[in-house]
Amino acid sequence: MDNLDRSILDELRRNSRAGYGDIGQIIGLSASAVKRRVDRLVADGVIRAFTIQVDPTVDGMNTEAYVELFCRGTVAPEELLRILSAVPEVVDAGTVTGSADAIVHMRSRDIPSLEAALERVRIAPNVDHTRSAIVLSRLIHRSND
Amino acid sequence: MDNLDRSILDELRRNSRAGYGDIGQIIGLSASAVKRRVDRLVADGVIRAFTIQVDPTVDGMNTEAYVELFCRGTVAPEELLRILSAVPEVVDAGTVTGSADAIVHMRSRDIPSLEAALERVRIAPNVDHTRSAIVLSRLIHRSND
DNA sequence: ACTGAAATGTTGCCTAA
DNA sequence: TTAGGCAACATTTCAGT
Repeated sequence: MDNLDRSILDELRRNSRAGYGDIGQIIGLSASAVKRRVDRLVADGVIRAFTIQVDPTVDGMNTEAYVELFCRGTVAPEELLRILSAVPEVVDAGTVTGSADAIVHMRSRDIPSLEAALERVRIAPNVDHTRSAIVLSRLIHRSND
Repeated sequence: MDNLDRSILDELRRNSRAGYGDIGQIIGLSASAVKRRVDRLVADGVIRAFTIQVDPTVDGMNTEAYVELFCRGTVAPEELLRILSAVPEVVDAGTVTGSADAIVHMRSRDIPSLEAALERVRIAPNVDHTRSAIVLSRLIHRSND
């Protein structure tokens, strides 16, 4: 991870479809050198994914909730990961300090589909109960890390 | 916005560098047809950006918390927005149903800087108290928040 | 939707530090 | 031994039909 890698990340953050040659021209490297660095960044897990940002309102994904997850006994993070991975509405999740075992950020098309997704989380064994806070109005959304 | 557009969005979400031909093969369309649709989705603002997800630990931003915000009396969403906008560690926030007034997702370099950021939220007038859940291990990170 | 020309991605090999 | 450049080849993009 040197300055060149950081510049590549910046460029890809701005446009993940940018050509290797274009990036190289900006940071002063050949296309193949850039490709090799990008491949390495992906292999090393620095770049997690090449994705797009979609206007949530157009996509109709404008219903959100923060859900606290309470489990029975102790549950390994790996098991929570397995449960939550199966639900595409889960946008973001992590185990947390405090009384809840995990907090899950969900986004879905509407309330019924949110409810259905919640149900899929709840039926998992070891999940005791959940406590949801539905988002009324989105205040801040600083997309991208 | 038909089902084909939605399939294209799904594919690009999974891999924004996917070739038009590859996408076409999956959803049953020619490469040029896919390109025209993608161009239209970008022009219409449905696709906001082509970007990458970077491992936050590489950026040195590996401490996260979900914070419930409790206010005194009734606070307008605009005021919460004003308060939270001033704190760059706030990644995501919204007013919610339930006993808390808002939920705030914060990301910072380490615990001390998280504490400092929290303090900046707490000193705002009308903010009664906060309840934080610090993220122990990140399970899912599917979106850009 | 198909085609061909142009652009870009990909890989092997060589050189330099 | 690691990283970059160059060149040849494969694939993709893109405009014109």
